[in-house]
Amino acid sequence: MARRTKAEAAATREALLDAAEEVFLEKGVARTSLEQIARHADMTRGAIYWHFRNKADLFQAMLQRVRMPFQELVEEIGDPSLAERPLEAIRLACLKGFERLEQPRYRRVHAILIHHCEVFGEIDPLAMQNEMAEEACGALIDYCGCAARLGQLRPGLDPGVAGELLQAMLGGLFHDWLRNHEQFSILERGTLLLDTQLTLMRAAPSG
Amino acid sequence: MARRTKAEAAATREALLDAAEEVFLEKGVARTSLEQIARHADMTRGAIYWHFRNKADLFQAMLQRVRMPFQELVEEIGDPSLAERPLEAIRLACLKGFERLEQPRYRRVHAILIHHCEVFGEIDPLAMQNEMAEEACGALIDYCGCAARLGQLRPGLDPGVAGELLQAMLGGLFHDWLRNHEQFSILERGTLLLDTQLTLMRAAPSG
DNA sequence: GCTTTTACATACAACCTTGTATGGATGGCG
DNA sequence: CGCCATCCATACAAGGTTGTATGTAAAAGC
Repeated sequence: MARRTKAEAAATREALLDAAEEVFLEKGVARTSLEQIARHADMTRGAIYWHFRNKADLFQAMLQRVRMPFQELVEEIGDPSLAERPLEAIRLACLKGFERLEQPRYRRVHAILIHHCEVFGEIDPLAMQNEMAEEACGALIDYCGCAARLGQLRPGLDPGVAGELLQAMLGGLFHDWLRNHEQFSILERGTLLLDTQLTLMRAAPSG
Repeated sequence: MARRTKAEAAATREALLDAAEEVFLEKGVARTSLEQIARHADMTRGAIYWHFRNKADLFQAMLQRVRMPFQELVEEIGDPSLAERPLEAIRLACLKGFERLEQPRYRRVHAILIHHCEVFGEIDPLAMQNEMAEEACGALIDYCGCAARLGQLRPGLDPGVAGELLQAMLGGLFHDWLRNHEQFSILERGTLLLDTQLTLMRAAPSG
């Protein structure tokens, strides 16, 4: 076969990652062979072993395309007035996350990480999930602590507990939706649940 | 080898299931062979293929030992006065569930189902999780609806949303804890989060 | 324009796992 | 006490997957 140009090679690399997403999601990571991924992209295993060292390397490259830390979501909003409205910062960051998750690539890859893979090779999905969860939980607790200091949190509600409550609720919603995304829209239900929860946790407007 | 008595045969069956739990949890379902399970129980694959048809059959038998529907938890409490205090029914059922999850067998098997297996053979773990989630969510919404009719839910809080909120929060807590149970006690944090959430959702005591 | 490197396809050896077939010794039962 | 079904070990055939080695034709670089 003819050698491809640099742009074509980059395209096949992306095509391989696309194919991996689809096959991983459909059959699970463990049950899909590199042969199946290659054929789904109209390539052979040779292409995969050229672009990636092995399945674990391919998997990590796939994840690399959809990283979405909570803090970055807040920063992307770029509203400096959010420093004085931490609960609103949480709200907007979550809404931005919901919207992004509705893009097929983000949805698929997160669904694979959460529901369609086990430990294999040097890959430990649970460790990755732990990192994601702790990053989000830490940020949520920080913002709740900030809200408490500003008197925007309901009196008697511990900011640490409030943060863990939000993290658990968002995580549960996340898992449920990724399990079958056709059951409901994460943007719609997420907005509803989050707004309800924030209303419950907000301090009653003084005066 | 000598044939075992009926009691011994039943014991080896249980031993095989115990071994499966441990190896599945450690290495993931897909990456463990029947050979590894058998050796971990000081048996051979012959024993497995005698007691079970294949890996999927073994897996289902393992799950069968830890079924725990939400409704059954409520019924096991057996307090008729709970009909008038639906939010308390939710609370006690969850506490009972937390306690049961701290038993190694319940914790291990649920961790396997949620975090350490993919689709394989005729087994679809996501479908099983969906059933569990929907059963719990349905029950929670029912109890919240009952609470609303009794005036025990905060005015303006939709009982459907309240139920989904509880289900999401409990599910998120469940997933987080199963991911690494050494990080916190589900009984302690669960009690704290649940009580906080129920306090937020309860109607203010009238008069 | 020639050489080198790239971007794959193809071929091959090794391993692991599964399912089944077979064997064998004993417990249960008439 | 004799027979049969049970409970499990062992052996065997078949297939699937991985990693690597090799081939190759064109793009890149000088």
